[in-house]
Amino acid sequence: MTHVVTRFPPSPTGYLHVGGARTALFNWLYARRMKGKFVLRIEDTDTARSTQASVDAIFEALEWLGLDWDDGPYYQTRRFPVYREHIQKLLDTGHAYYCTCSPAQVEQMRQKALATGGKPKYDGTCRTKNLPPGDTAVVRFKAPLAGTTVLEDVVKGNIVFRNDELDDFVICRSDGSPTYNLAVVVDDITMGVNTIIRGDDHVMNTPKQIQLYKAFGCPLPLFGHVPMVLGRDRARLSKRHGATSVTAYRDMGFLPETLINYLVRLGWSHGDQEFFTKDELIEVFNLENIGRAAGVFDMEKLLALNADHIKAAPAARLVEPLAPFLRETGVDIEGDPKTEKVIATLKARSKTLLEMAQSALFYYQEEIVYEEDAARKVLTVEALAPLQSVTARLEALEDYSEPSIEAVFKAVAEETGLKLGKIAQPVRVALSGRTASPGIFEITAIIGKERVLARLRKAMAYIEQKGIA
RNA sequence: GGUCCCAUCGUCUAGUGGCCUAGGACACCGGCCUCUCACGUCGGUAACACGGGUUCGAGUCCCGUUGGGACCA
Repeated sequence: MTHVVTRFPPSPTGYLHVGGARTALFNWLYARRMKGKFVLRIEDTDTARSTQASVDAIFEALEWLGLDWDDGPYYQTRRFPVYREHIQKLLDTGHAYYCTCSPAQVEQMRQKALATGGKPKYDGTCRTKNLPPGDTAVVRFKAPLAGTTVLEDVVKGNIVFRNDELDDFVICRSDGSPTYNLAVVVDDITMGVNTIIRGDDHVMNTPKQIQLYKAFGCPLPLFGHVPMVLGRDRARLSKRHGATSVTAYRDMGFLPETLINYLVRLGWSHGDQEFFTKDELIEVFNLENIGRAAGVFDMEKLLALNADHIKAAPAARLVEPLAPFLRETGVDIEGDPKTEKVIATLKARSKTLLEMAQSALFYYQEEIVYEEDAARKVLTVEALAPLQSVTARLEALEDYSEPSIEAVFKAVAEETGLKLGKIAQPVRVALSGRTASPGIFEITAIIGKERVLARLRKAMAYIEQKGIA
């Protein structure tokens, strides 16, 4: 195989879900790794369920993940002439025939076969009749009656199917439309796809497809069937397990590199390594290390991985993805010079960008609202003295920088004989409204002298008022 | 019902006959660090589904059982 061509063929009947994204990812990574091509094909022949909105949603999700394609998007609904041509080719070479058996007759055959303990399948009534085309005729593939069809799967190993289990399946409906297996095979052949990595729910289609390749006289592609993604209860992942669409994870504050890392590790491994960048994956991804067993999608681990990727990302890289979450709360960080510093203080304490935005709020708010417990426990009369001292010293500070701010706190500790915690906590609540925040010196520095002094004074006033009441 | 696939800690997994008294990660529990919360760090609990073979030796190979899942109907 000189030039690898992989593909991703979603049906535009909904959003891109994480299982589909994983399939796309495997194909994309393999193409990139092998310096091959990645083809995108929209399988929209189910016109009743396909929508343009879904097509757009799929593009959006792929773009967000950074899975770019080299060829396409192709749309199956625009390729009917190609299918017709190939169906005719099969007819011409004796690999297919017209069949006029009605659905009712076919159903009867199945019942009969079932009743006598046989397999429910088409009995080949029209196989040798050499029927001409007709309005009600379908085209059936003339499948081998005996022997076996072998699927040499790169992830599952060899799988053998007995040909007498399979029947002469329909490749063209009476309205002229191609069936799924025919369209897929024709597409993959004509698009030059030679590596097919897909979910193992397609295993049972594969022998039929292999027979079609052989009938067309085309070399078989490399097949790799990857296991499904399951929900907590080990049932196929679905909405009732929580969010399944890729963009929903974006909206919850996950980084695209997290999802890529997580999805690829769910069913593939590289020794003990857990953390991967996209570039690293392109370096080391392979088909040999794809596992055979289905895996459970675990939100906890996804969160932990996201925390790792947030931690690893440079603050500047996070400004743009964080912005929408802050805007959601009414904060516009567009062009705000302190945002990178803010992010730097929050990187190690955020599992998602949403959480980071919530933690960042106090940096930007004009009015600090105290959390009830925090105010009650920390903003007490005992806190008044250290608060006053900190305020006075900060106000007198010429060089308002983190090191000198730290010196101020140390001096207050010395002066009052209080532990740093007794000083830092009241200041923390005064500045952030909460008992938990980034380091007291850094937030004091970032918020800025003027606003810090205002918040400190407000806190002291609050305590005094509370003392009177 | 038929055909096919799968089976290591709760979860993701390493393991390709001796390196396994089974390793890593998440989660959980405890210590340390510490201005809070985190981060970090150190340690702990926890698995080869079951039964037969093959072999000097089996998590690793074979068969069966059980249990999951997929597809078709």
